[in-house]
Amino acid sequence: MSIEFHIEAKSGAARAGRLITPHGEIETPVFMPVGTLASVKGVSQDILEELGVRILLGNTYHLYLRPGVEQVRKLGGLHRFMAWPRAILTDSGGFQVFSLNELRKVTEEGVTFRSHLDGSSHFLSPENAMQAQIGLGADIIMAFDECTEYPADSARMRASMEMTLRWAERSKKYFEEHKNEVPWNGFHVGAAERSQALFGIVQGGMDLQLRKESAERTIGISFPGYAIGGLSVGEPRPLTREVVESTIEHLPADKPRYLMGVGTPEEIVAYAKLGIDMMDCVLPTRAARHGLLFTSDGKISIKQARYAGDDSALDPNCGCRVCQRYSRAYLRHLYAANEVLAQVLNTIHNLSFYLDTMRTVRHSILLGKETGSSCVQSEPKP
RNA sequence: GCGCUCGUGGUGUAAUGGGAGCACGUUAGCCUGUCCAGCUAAAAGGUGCGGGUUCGAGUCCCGCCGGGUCCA
Repeated sequence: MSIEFHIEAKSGAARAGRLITPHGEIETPVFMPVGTLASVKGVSQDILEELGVRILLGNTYHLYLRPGVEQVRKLGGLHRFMAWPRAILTDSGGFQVFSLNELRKVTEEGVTFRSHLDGSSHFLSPENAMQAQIGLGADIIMAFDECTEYPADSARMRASMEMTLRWAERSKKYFEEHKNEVPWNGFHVGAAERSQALFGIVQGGMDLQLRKESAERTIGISFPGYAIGGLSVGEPRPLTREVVESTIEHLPADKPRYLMGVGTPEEIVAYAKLGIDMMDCVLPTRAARHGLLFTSDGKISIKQARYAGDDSALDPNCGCRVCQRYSRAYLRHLYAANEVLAQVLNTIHNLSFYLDTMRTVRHSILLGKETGSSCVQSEPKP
């Protein structure tokens, strides 16, 4: 068994669990920082460890283009290459097919696309997406899916969902046939360490009936975990929640549930309460680099002139190394001066805030409390 | 002192005699499986000053003021 998942406590629909991977245990619900190019932009791996990050995201599409899967494989796999001893999940590249849509051509066989780096032509299919992810060696890898665009009509949503299901079967078939191949030349690691788990992805657009069907048929293929994809693609927030809430009901209770690409601090708390176990989002890291910081008192745009003389801590209720040491005035100065340190510190804080938020939710589930987090409010105080 | 040259938003600059634009900066907003130190928007000049030519002048002419520079 490549991974194990144990549920330790429940509170309403929410679960506190433990995900056991070849690279360590992960307490859920968990937020997974995004490190697309084998790097969480702005922060080093030792700081991520210090923050308590147990699992990171990597991206097959980006690593495939640069530095190349073969290069990473020769260097001992993604963990060794990026010097990250804990767990990694790689996204299959399905979402990039969606988000880079001007350059793509989707067929039953797979996707032909042009590199955003140099315009060169490439082909990604369920089979070679699996091959790439086996080569990278993440603990959890994702089926190659098609992220349905929004809005889409019902015919389009169904056709897209059906193709994702066929691609899921092909992904699993290829994975089962090749997962035991020793991928890393010259580096001798145990079979346990290189064993991987392949997760399926539920699609179906915003249609609840299609979501149900997608969930049931994806479960029919059988995966050790299930993701909800195709959300946060431009739809109204209440609709996102409605689809998640509805889809969760059709997912097995004893398998990890991963909601892809979500969300704000308020949203990750809400989804954890609905029974989501894993989430990832670029928001904390990207927003940090753009000067948007999340605090116990709501959002702060640190670039605003009002903070130029503010000597107080960024978030007085936050215990992170940034809030313990630096003032808002200093953080604002660093941002205005375009100092790299601004991105570093802002990212550390936002990740710390997200991780703390999830820890608080987990704690409250273990205590059986209905309310998840006292440190998150929906709006900043006036 | 003679000659030449240049004076345009905060800064740096652009505009065959015909709607004063761009960049940076400033201010605000956005960011949800990262093409992201990204994107959007707003405020900000009536062109050093005064006259003239012209239907029309940042642009041409004259004078003044200020900067640069060559010569002596």
